[in-house]
Amino acid sequence: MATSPSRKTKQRDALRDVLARAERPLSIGELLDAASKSVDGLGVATVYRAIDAFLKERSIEAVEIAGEPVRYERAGKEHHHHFQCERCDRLFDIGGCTDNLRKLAPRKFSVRSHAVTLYGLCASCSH
Amino acid sequence: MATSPSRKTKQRDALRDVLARAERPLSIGELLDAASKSVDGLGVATVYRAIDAFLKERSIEAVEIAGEPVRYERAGKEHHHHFQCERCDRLFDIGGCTDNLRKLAPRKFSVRSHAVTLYGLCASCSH
DNA sequence: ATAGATGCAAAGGGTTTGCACTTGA
DNA sequence: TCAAGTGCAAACCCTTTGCATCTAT
Repeated sequence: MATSPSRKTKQRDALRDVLARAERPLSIGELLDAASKSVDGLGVATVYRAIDAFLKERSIEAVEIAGEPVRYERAGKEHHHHFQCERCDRLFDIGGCTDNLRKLAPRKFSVRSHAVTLYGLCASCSH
Repeated sequence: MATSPSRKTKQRDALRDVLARAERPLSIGELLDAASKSVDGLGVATVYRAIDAFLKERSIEAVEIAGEPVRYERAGKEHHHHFQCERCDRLFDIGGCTDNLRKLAPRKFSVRSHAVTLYGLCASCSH
């Protein structure tokens, strides 16, 4: 049973659009700011509820980085990891992956997935 | 200028003791519960402030796992990462590290540190 | 027509802070 | 003595919820 797609409203359209264009995972605050530019009076609760709906219909995925607010990006991206800028606090996608990570696990541990986060300064902050 | 060690009080002694004996990282709630057994009327704020002090004097370190409450463990462990068992939900330290992770970052990004978490089944859960 | 979506404001849950009181050095 | 530490309650921040009002379908 597939989840029925959420209703088409200007608020959710704006949020879908922001998420579709985003080149990096966005937090609730960033989503609210961005979508507010096209929808006047957009409320936080609306964003939270829309995000919940998108997650349920699996059109977006949550990106949880320790100590950071949860961010969201469109589903179906290729395997990738993240870079957290310690100065501007933005989170970036980074491609590629080292495959030998699973070797770090102790014997008898079976690795199903992994998460890698690099921390440092992004291009705009590193000078 | 080195941070001066925090004062010796029964509250902080209890917390230091709990942390010293802990075989795994503990959350604020766990610390409060454990230390409350020896200190009557211990308040949450006290725990938070003590933890802040311990962090500043670098006697403990924060262990932040995405989606989990922050936990604290004694400082000084070697560079390591974590393995989270998806079945028993326990968190394990794993030694070793691949050094070529920083190569994943885009040009002009400067990497200062990294975090790796493997997910799967631990030895006891994988059969 | 009517279930779903929205905005506001109130309620939660966890963390922080202001303040008067206590206590270690 | 007196700055550091403590407990309590209020303040905060972020997220969720209740409710009356809209609005896609």
